[in-house]
Amino acid sequence: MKRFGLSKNERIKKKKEISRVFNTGKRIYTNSRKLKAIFCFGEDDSGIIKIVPAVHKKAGNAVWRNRMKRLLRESYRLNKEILIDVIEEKTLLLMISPNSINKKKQPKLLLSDVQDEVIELLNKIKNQILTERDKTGS
RNA sequence: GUCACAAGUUGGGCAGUUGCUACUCCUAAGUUCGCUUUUAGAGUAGAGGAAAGUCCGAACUCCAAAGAACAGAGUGCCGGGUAACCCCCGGGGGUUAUAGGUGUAAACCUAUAAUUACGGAAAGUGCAACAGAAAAUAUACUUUCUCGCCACGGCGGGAUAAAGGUGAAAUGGCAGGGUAAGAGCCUACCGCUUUGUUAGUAAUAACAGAGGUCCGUUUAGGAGUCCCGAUUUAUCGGGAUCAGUGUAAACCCCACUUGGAGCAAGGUCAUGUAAAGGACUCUUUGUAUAGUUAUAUACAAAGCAAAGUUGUUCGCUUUGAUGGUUCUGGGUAGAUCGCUUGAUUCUGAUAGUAAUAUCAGAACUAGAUAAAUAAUUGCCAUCCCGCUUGCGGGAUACAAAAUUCGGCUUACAGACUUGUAACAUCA
RNA sequence: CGGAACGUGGCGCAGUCCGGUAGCGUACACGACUGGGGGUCGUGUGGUCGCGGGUUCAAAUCCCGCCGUUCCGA
Repeated sequence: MKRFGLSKNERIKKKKEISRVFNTGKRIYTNSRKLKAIFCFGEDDSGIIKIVPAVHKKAGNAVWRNRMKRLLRESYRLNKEILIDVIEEKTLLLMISPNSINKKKQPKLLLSDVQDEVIELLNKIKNQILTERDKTGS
């Protein structure tokens, strides 16, 4: 796995996995409530993190939604080493999507704004996974 | 030169780093030696003029074949273009505005510009609020004129449809003659209807001719005049003889077009539309064979039933017992082709007023599928703000492929080109 | 990608087919009944009929184009 890469294997492609994340995943919000994340562990163990960005249709037009998705993917790509050590041999399914943010509130999107929010999300997920592991271990 | 409008073109540029998708090459691992999967790497390519809205038209695919009639839907001046069109180009008519001319005026003519869903209202039906006497068969409120009567102001009979008022709209307009008063009652001009000639492929235009008559309860009908046709050449038949208001984006009539569904079409491979259980599932006639008969089997014909033909009917097709239809039951996984070389793009020439067509040369330009085309840095370009006047900061539209084309509609910062109008300056 | 419906006072809906007065319930304001509240009765306010064009004498209604909302189809 490349350090800053994001190949096909590292993305959620199947409908089954999407519905698994939606139904059984845990939801985490940023402090500003701009973004939210849903995550859960997959069935098989491969040591890979799979992500998918999801933008609601009401958030904006096609150009805005496309840019939002690309910025989310880019932010994750640059900061994914936060979670690599944590997952060990399991498969982590992760969905990132904007919550309260939309085109009317913020017509122009910048990478710096989105990246800070994503880093905050990833750290929260890391902490939660670590605490759960301690509980099960003890 | 500034600004406005219209039409057309364009839709920021160059370089570096990281990442994504497709293809080609290549590296290593695996292999049933067909290849497949994966890893590292190199090269090339990677959103639009509207990709949008999904409003029309096609290509392509399936419905056995794509048949008929009706219904429904659509189109609607004429000609051309096109694979096709509710599209485009050209022409004609109408409407509106401006300018000029004629005229007392109404109005007409000419030019320019804009606009136009523009077949039929004389096949029939419906509707026309309020106001007004009367709203589609016309009618007669106030007037106007006249005759008769008397208490001299009205009453009654008659003529008329010009004027008044209402309305969106009042049964051609205007002027003169005429009259008791009036009226196409008569005349000129305009309009309208119709016939012919000329021009034009045609819509249509120009010119020429005819048409407003009389009797009748102003109904039916008859006479006269004009036109067309036929012949026995003076008769017969047909038509016209001045509007019968508007509305067909009301029903409708006429002409033309139209089968339905759509790449989630559809093909191939894989797989659980499975396994299991329940229900329903022909009749008659003829012939042949077996049989004592009842009947059974096979074949043929006719009918019947079910399903399909995506509104109905006809017609057609399939099926009617190792099969079919339907219900219960039970749930998985998708891959690949279609998929980009095409009514293609660019350049030039020729034909045409133009849309467009033909010919020649060159080019290959996304093909994703929870869905790639991104992030960032530097320099430049354009605009805005600030002041240190050449620096700093900010901004650069509308909007992103999803089978593919041709149009339409809508959104759009800036730049460039051409044309028109106004203003300023110079000659 | 394909198909369908809706938009009318603050809210929920009629009226649109077949053109001419915009109406109903609720809410709001005022008054009456009551010692007061609730309730009932009466009166009143409040609508660019989603937006823009067209047809017509006249458009919420007919036609065309946009905008928004909702639903359906593997």
